[in-house]
Amino acid sequence: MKKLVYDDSNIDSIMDFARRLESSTIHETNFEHHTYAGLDQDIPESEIIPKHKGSLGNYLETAYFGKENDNKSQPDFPKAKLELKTSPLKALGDNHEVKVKERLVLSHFTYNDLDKEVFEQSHFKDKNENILLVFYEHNADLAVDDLHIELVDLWQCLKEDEYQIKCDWETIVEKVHNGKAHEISEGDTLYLGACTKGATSASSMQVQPHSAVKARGRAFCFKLGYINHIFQVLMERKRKGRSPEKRLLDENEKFEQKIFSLFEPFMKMSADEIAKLLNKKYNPKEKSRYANLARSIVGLNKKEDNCYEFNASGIQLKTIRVEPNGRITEHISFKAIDYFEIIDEEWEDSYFYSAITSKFIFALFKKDSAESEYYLDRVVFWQIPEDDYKQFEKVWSDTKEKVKQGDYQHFSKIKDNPASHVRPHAQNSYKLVLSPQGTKEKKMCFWINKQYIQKNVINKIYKIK
DNA sequence: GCATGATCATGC
DNA sequence: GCATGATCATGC
Repeated sequence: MKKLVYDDSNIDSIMDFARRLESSTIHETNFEHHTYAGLDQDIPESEIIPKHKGSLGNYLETAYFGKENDNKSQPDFPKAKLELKTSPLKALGDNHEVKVKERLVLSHFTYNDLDKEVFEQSHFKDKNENILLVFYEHNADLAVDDLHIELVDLWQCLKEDEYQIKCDWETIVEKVHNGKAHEISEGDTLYLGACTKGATSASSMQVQPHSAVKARGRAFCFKLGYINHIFQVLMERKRKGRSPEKRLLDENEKFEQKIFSLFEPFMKMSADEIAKLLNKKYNPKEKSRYANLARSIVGLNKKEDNCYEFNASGIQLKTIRVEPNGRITEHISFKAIDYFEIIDEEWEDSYFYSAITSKFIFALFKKDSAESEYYLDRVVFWQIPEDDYKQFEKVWSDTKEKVKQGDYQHFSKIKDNPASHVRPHAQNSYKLVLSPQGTKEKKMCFWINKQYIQKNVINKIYKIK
């Protein structure tokens, strides 16, 4: 083996060498790197064809960094405690908005191992504290060395987000301690998720230490919203130099408590009074008037207030009006479906999955009688129970299939599914968008059925039978 | 009262 | 000029 051209015990040295890939392809960076990166033999043809996920990562390890390709549980650069990860990007729409395509799967674990760990000495921390991230444009038709590498950067999740990552890790481990590994879901956590690995078949089920019930095998991941946030943050820092983002939370401050404390001064106030106190105008014709007040309260209504923690967690802040009889009248909407995006997504890497596996904050505006005003009555955190994910998946899959077939007339309706439906969502019905078939179609979005929210959220809060 | 389709004002 | 987070309007 020839000597490596970088110092593999030094993160900066590895990063310097890695950054030569940025805005380029492996091919364009010159094959001579392979030689002086220490690879003795030619790259087998089979390594260049992207047959499976992870092939870019393997190729970088061997061909570019000149390392032995191993699957040890150590980080890829053990002396520097640096892990190499690749993350595919996709570009969408007329403005070619670039987003991360998939959640980032990190280390696998067994429930028995996890049960014995504390965070500070955990395998997760050891392996993923420093990650060399290679973001590349996904393209299934290209050989790995022709893939365009957009950004190469270092993400130190504990330097950036230690408190939340630790909270998430402990939330997952807590379920193992309590013999509830089978109840772990992605909605439990904000940044770090426990995603399922392998099929649901009996053979892929794992034992857990404090219960006889077997649980699906899982791996740690950066949830799609978090890895996408990381990409956007790193791109912004690259554009602007290294000015730190505005954070909502102080160190060791809990997200939920912070949100409650922000809403606290406005509780039981009418929309009018809240607007006055915030020095905002209140237009009763504006349909998102309550939402905009709630967003202002937590500092989300101005671009300069763009909040790191909201972006990183993908938390969904939604306002709901509750009538005097405790009923709600409206369904809950999401952003418009991108017809080009959905046909290329898999459910667990879809942006709708990302939304429904995020936490929800409901700001409830209640009315006590027909004549009185809506006032801010409750602020509650909620997550969709994992058992219900399959209902949302059904609606999503049906929609994906219909879009693929070019059928924009028969999306899932309210009576078709207890949890979700698809309905128009636009400024007006004349604003059409291009479809993958080249036709112009109405903009639609996924909605959560109000009946589902009534039963699972409102009735419980107001103790309605 | 619900299902469905249409649309409002705001911020970027 | 459009995306967004919703509410409004209509017909049954």
